[in-house]
Amino acid sequence: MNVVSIVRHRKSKAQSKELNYIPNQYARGLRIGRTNTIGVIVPDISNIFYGKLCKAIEQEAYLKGYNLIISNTYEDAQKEKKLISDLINRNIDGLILASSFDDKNEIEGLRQNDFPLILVDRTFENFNVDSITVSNKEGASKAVEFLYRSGVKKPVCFTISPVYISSISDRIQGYLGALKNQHDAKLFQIPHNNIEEGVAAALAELKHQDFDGIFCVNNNIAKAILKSLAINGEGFENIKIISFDDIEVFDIVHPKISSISQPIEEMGKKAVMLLIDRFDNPEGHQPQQIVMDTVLIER
Amino acid sequence: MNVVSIVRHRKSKAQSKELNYIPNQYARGLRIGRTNTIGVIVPDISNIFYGKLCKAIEQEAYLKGYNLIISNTYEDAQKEKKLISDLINRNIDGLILASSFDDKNEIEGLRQNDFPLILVDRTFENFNVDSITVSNKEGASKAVEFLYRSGVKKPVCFTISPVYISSISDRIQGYLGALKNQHDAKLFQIPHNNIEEGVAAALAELKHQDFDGIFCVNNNIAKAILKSLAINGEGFENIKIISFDDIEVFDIVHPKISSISQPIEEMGKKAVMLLIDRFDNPEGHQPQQIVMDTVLIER
DNA sequence: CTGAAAGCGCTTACAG
DNA sequence: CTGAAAGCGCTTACAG
Repeated sequence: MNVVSIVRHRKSKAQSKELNYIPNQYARGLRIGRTNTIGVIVPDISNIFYGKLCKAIEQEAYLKGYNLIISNTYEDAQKEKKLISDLINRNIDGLILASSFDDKNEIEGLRQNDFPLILVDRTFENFNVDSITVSNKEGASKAVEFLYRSGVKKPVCFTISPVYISSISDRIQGYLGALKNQHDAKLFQIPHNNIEEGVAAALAELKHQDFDGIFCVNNNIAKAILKSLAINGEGFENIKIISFDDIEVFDIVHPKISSISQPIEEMGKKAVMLLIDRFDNPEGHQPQQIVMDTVLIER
Repeated sequence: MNVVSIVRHRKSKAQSKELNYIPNQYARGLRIGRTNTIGVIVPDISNIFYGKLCKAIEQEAYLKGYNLIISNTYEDAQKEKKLISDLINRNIDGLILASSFDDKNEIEGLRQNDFPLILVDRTFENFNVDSITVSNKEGASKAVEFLYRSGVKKPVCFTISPVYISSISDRIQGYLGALKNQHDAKLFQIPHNNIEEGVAAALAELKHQDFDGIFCVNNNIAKAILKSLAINGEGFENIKIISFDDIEVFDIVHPKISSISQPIEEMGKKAVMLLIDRFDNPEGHQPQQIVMDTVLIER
């Protein structure tokens, strides 16, 4: 079939029996109450983690016959609110959400209305909604323990702010809990929208201080550290670095960066499966909080 | 307004005068013939270039009140055909397409039906449809000239296959045209779906051969070279490398990689503006082929 | 100026 | 078993 033939269908007795007839999905959706469209809201699709997550979601959704409407919040809660109401008024069948809200109350209404919602990457405490996350706290602990095993005595933590994001605060807790000397914690909070400058400033402050290891709360922090060190790395030759998120770059840079790898493909795939499972079985659905394991990649 | 209040609206006299009433977009679309939805089809959203392009498209579309349905083809022409017909049957108002087709005939039907279509990144010869690309040939020339200026005597070219993709073939032409010794061209074609192995094999073949510079046709090739060199870089110490696409990684790796930077944000923004311009002025629309300049970034 | 009706393209329940 | 009608939620053109 050439694409010509599928442009601007109009139903007629002849056409409805035509082999390649594809019904207008909006009319169908209006009538039937389903649109086979899934909304996806993430902070930033150009962040490699969310790019890969969306790819995984898209592949599974395509297999199951769903299209995706993808939007970015850039961590802006106001935009997130608007996007959620936009998407719902576009009659999405369900929503996969990596939320930037600081409070679960913003989406309490979705829960109360039994709107099909899957939280990914980020979740809320005491909030009985489907979610797929990784064991962030344990992953961060593993990272700090690895630093100690590698000879590090005084590890510091670089985190982005805002820190109310569940994945971030869990990683910070993991770092704090794994410290040998609990009252010697050192935490640098880097604003998420100005990472490069913030990291450079933190490194300048750290220069010649008594520390020998860095735990990075995500790949953006680690990349900014690499960039800063590439420009002015003296004094940091013996610092050991580990980062949450495993990205390709870590294979090709100096200094070597170890990482805590997340099962992104599985997370995306499971999010779609969980959602479709809920479509098929709307009554007896019990929200599940799936927590997946991370893998330490030593370099 | 809490999100509760926008869930599952149902129209009534009271509600239609309600302040925060948002009409069902599908019913509206069905009636009015517009859905304020733009389809976006790219090869792979997890490729940083397309990730950034989609981000730019999304930002501009959001400002103008449009949602995006984003899909990936993974260079699969069959999937691309299905996606195009899917999206059209979902009544998208227009399509922004980075096509993997080897032949313009696949979308000739869209053109003939005056379906609002904007080609980005990749286009077709003698095809009078709106498009936004960069001057790939000139960019590749600039790259090769830079290699010569840097002292390179014998540059080789690493390209991905399939090479019928317009941006790729234009870059190859630019490389070939800029060679001082035209009959000494050396081209390595790396299959797009197996880049790392292909690049490693090509480098193994090149080892100890008489060459001293590489022009990479895109960032994926350059990253694979970096990875290969990180594993086994001996014998390549004095090779000068330049790549199409400027990516953050190039700031933080050794060897230094210069690049030909594309104005991704502007391309995405212009694609949306061109499309909306066409919506607003469907009659007098004359297809434009916009070609943007690249910038050489020396490292 | 206001309000009821028609119709966008479908699917489902119903009548013949 | 087949075919016409109703209705999903809107907007627009029309009647009052």
